[in-house]
Amino acid sequence: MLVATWNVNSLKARLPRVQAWLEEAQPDVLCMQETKMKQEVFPTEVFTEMGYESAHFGQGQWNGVAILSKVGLTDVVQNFAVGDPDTDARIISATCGGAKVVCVYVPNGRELDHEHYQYKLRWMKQLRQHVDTIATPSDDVIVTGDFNIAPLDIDVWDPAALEGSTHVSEPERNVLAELRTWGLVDIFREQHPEPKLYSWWDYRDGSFHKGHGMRIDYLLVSKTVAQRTTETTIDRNARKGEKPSDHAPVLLRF
DNA sequence: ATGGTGGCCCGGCCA
Repeated sequence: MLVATWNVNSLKARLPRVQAWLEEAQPDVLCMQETKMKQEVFPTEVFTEMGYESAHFGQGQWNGVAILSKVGLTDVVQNFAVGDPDTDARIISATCGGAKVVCVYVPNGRELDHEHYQYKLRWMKQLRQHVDTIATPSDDVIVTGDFNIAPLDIDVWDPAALEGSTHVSEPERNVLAELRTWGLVDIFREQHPEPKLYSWWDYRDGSFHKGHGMRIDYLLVSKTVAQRTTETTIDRNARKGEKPSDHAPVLLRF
């Protein structure tokens, strides 16, 4: 099974690129973030014609997450399964090909002293509760998406330049580690220990060409998935060309 | 280079 995650930064703006990429990469499952689309305008038919079932949790202008699957799509849960529902559309879960798939768009946090940063930390704690509610560590579990957290200093182009900003702070990395203690593994990093492997590059300042990026999109998988994983990749080519998203897809084959 | 880019949707927010 080939599972991918991609923050598309507006599915309306990116639909041609998404279609082309699906044809090229042929994933069985694609988790998308930032569809920025209302429920009623989600292009269900386009994906159906390509052989994918789909489930979308959208709100309009911002956020929005979706799962496409060729291997079944059941037990769909929009929003958190436990606790107060999030007012933003940032999480959708489903069972695909026997695996529990959770697609997330973690809040950005904005600034360390911003209210949004506290919201981000609370959100991550609720994510752990959510995962614990819909799955057990012995299941095939894939929690994936845009986490807006760089797990280690090697996941950013210049740790010194990012001192004091979000994505790299200790509290963020600690709440991420709580998912690890639950039984999830950052499988791309397991397979690729070397630095300078990023999934996001700012549109501004020629960041992509300068190699100024961060690895904030990943697949956290349970042991049973990790043991069967044969390949993990970041598709940098998808960040090139006309009207790219600022994120690249990340893939897992198991 | 008194900004740099690109979504949302038309002034300003968000990433």
